Amino acid sequence: MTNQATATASTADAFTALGDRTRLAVFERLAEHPQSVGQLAAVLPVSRPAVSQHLRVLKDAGLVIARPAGTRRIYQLNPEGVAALRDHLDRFWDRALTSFKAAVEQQTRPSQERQP
Amino acid sequence: MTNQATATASTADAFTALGDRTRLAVFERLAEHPQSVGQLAAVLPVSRPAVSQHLRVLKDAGLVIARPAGTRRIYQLNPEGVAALRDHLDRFWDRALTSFKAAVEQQTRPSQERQP
DNA sequence: TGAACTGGTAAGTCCTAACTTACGGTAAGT
DNA sequence: ACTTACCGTAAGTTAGGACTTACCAGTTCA
Repeated sequence: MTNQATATASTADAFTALGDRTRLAVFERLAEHPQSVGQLAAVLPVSRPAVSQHLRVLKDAGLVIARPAGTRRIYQLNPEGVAALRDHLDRFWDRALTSFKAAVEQQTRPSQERQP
Repeated sequence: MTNQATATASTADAFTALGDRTRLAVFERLAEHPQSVGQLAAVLPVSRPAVSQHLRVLKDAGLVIARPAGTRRIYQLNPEGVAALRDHLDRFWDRALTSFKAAVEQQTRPSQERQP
C-alpha cells in the first residue's frame, strides 16, 4: 500500500517510533540538520541497513520525510508531522490534567464515596 | 552537567513507557479517573499481573503514583511527572523545529554546499 | 558502456520484553 | 482463627523487533 497516505499516524505509533534509543538518536540528529543515510550510519553504532529500517519507521509515523539528491537521499524532519504530534500531545496533557484536577476536587469534597 | 543526559534518558524512558499499546491504554484509563489494578485488568485484554507489571514501568517512569486503600491500591496520574514530561517535550519540539527552520534558511540561501 | 557510488529490501539470527501461571503476603469480613 | 479479596513478585514461555550479511536497483562520472 502507499505509505504516503499514512502522512499522519496515531499517537501510539509516534511513541513507539521514538521509544527506541537508536531511532530517537536518528531523530535528534535529523533535528540538528538534514542528512543522508550514509552520514547517519557513519556516526551511529549500527549498520546502514539498520538506519534505513529505522528511517522507514520514522517515515511511516509521519515524523521525517526524504528528498532525493543525486544518488543520495536527504532525510529531514517532517514539520507538519512533528507539529501535529505536538498539538495532539498538548490536548492529551490538557485532558489528563483536567480530569486529574476533577478527581482531586471530588476527593477533597467527600459528599459520596464507597464506589467499588 | 548531567542534566542534559539525564533529561534525554528520561525522555527516552517516557517514550518507551508510553510506546507500548497496553501501557498507553492503562495510562489513558488512569487519565480519565483513578482506578485500582483489578478495575484496569477487568477492562483490558490482559491478566492482572500483566497490568501490575505495566504499572510498575509507568511508576518507574514517574508517570503514575499509587495510594493504598484497604486491600486495594488506587493508581492515578503523577501530575508532577506528566507536567515535567510535557515541559521537556515542549523544549524538544522547539529545538527540533528551530533547527529545522535554520536548515531551511541555509537551503534557500545556497552560499556553500558539498559537505559529504 | 562500464565502474563506483548511493540506498532500499530479503532472509535469517538473536535478544528483549510482554505475557502467562503459580505462589506468597496483607487487609477486611465472618 | 478461618476465609475471602486484592495485589505484587518469581519463573518460564513466546512473539516481536532490532540487528546483521547478502543482494539488487538507480544515479553519476570516467
